[in-house]
Amino acid sequence: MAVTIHDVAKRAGVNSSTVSRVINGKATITPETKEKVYSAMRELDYHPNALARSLASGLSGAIGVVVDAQDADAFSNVFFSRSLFAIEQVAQSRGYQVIIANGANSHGTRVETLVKERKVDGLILPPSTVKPALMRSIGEFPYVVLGMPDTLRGDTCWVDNNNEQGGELAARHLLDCGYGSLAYLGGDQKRGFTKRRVRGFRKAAGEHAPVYSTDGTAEDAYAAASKLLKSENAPCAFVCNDNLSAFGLLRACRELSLPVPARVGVVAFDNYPLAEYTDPPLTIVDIDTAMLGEQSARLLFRRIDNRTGCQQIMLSTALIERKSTERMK
Amino acid sequence: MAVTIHDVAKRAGVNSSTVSRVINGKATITPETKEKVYSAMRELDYHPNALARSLASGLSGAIGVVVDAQDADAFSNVFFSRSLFAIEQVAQSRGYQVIIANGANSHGTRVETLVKERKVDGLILPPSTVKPALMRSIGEFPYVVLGMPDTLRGDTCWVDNNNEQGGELAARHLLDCGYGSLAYLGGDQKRGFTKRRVRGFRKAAGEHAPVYSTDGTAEDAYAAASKLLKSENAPCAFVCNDNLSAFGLLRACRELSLPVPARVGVVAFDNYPLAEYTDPPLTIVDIDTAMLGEQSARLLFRRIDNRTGCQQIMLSTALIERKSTERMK
DNA sequence: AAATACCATGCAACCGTTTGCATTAACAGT
DNA sequence: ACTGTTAATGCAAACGGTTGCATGGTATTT
Repeated sequence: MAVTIHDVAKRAGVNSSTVSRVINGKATITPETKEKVYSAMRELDYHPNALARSLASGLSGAIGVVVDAQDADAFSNVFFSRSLFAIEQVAQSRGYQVIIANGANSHGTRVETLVKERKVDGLILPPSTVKPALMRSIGEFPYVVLGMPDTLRGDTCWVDNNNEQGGELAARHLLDCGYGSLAYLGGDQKRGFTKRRVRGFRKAAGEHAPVYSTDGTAEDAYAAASKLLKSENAPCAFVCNDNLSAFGLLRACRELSLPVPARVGVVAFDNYPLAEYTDPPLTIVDIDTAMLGEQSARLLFRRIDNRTGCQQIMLSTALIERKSTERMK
Repeated sequence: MAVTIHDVAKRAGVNSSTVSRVINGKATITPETKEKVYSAMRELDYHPNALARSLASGLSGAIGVVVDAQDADAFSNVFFSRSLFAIEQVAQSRGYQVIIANGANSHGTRVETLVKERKVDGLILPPSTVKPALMRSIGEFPYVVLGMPDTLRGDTCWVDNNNEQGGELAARHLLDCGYGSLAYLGGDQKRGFTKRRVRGFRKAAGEHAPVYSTDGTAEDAYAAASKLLKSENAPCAFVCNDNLSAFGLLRACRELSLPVPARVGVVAFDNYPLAEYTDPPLTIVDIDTAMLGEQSARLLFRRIDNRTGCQQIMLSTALIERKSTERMK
């Protein structure tokens, strides 16, 4: 019922293989023949069947982006969606589809299925999925990790922002502004990226600069900050592990009537769309999530094209100065 | 190289069609035969080739979720990602993949390609893509619009929250609290959902209740609110078209030392993760985006299974009372 | 002019499933 | 014991492309 390559071939008076070659541009074809084929295609409104194409070529024409979200909010996290947008753009420019897969619940079987059933030609994985068992199972299959895996191996391809540099950048900025004692607020110390941010933070703030972990909610950061700010030697400035922690901190400052940035300085990681609209607007260690997505997709396609080579890409972070910090005279 | 259904068949001592039937469970098979096939599959670590399956069955095993985003932020909008999460869950439970496609740039050709090249078995579309030309082109192909299309036709399948009811709910709540004069802030009056929200708002607040449109940024809402609040007969309470507008409004109130909720009441549409952490936390007309996603996916699969029938689903919104409104004595 | 090279196209096998129809065997009904 | 059903499985033709090899023809070389 649908028009096939054979219908086009018949109409153009050529063989279907010729039509195929015209479509794929993989051989020398006379201009006249080309023209005949093109007009036949146009006249019949022909669209190649991607399914048949995939079977014959052995390529699915899709890449998979795996997410590891328990709940909708982790999924909707800006980091993920901005990267996804960029990934989709790169894929689109190559004629590839992007399949998203939430693989949290099943121990990697979701990912394995994608690979083994040939539903994708490559994968972009979150660091949490990078486990020896899975890696062994997918073998040479092209994949790129979006984020630095906790267990580093030389043969793993990944793209990440430089969290250590970011932590250092934030602390140094606060120091340059003239804030005295610094503290790090928020985050789970078991997560690799938090550890790296803290490491950078301490590089500038001193090896014994205090670090206060939270459960990741603004509520918890608020509680921790309130307690802290009331204490004897309260820190003058904070590097927050994320925007939510900064929100909690800001609230605590407001309630204790500690003006930001005059009395307390705040720098936070991640650039939520709303970070500009807090009171005061947050100074931010910006992570170029779009670039992260773009680079990971490009790297993945490089691996798909040519299975050799493995790279790690690290992107620097940048400071966006807003109103939650100020240079003191 | 990869193990095929024939390898399994040979090992189990049966015909490949039998293996196929075992896999798909579409015929009566002796328990012994079944067992033989299963163990052969296990021993060979067989995974059916989804590509071949698709070709033979004519089903791609994927649905497409189309986005209409110019830039990364529209893409990362919570509405979209929470729905996407839910859609993915439903699809996963049916063994389907979810393909995301950003179709803004090309006048529907992206969507057409997905359909014509048989890359998806169904589509979830944003209202903006619903144009006669596209609809004609994809014909009977199963799709569901996530959001009420501006041009309503009886044969279009859609799922949306009840914006009119939400607008009314918000206004009525403010009235119940005892706020005097109401105004609507933010949004583009050309967008259908804004119009519907306003219509509901006016149903409760009165046909001539003022409406102030903005370009959608918090900045613009801030400017509009500042000017408005300084004027003679400033409104006592606002229904904001979105969280960003509410942010701008809150800032204006803060600067003018108008306490919220004592002097000014604020209700906003959409429940951003950060709306809980503003100062004061926002009273919200909550839109169950996850449910929206789930319903649209379920409806889509119903259409894929059985091409007849077309439905419209409208979900009620709910009010989440927080601290930006209060009942006055 | 004959030999050589190469270009454009056709032929047919193959990619790994699904599925309608044919076949066989077993079993029930008379 | 013989035929009519039915249940389980096999056979082979699709599904709609891609691609290695063969072929015929034209252009280039000697």
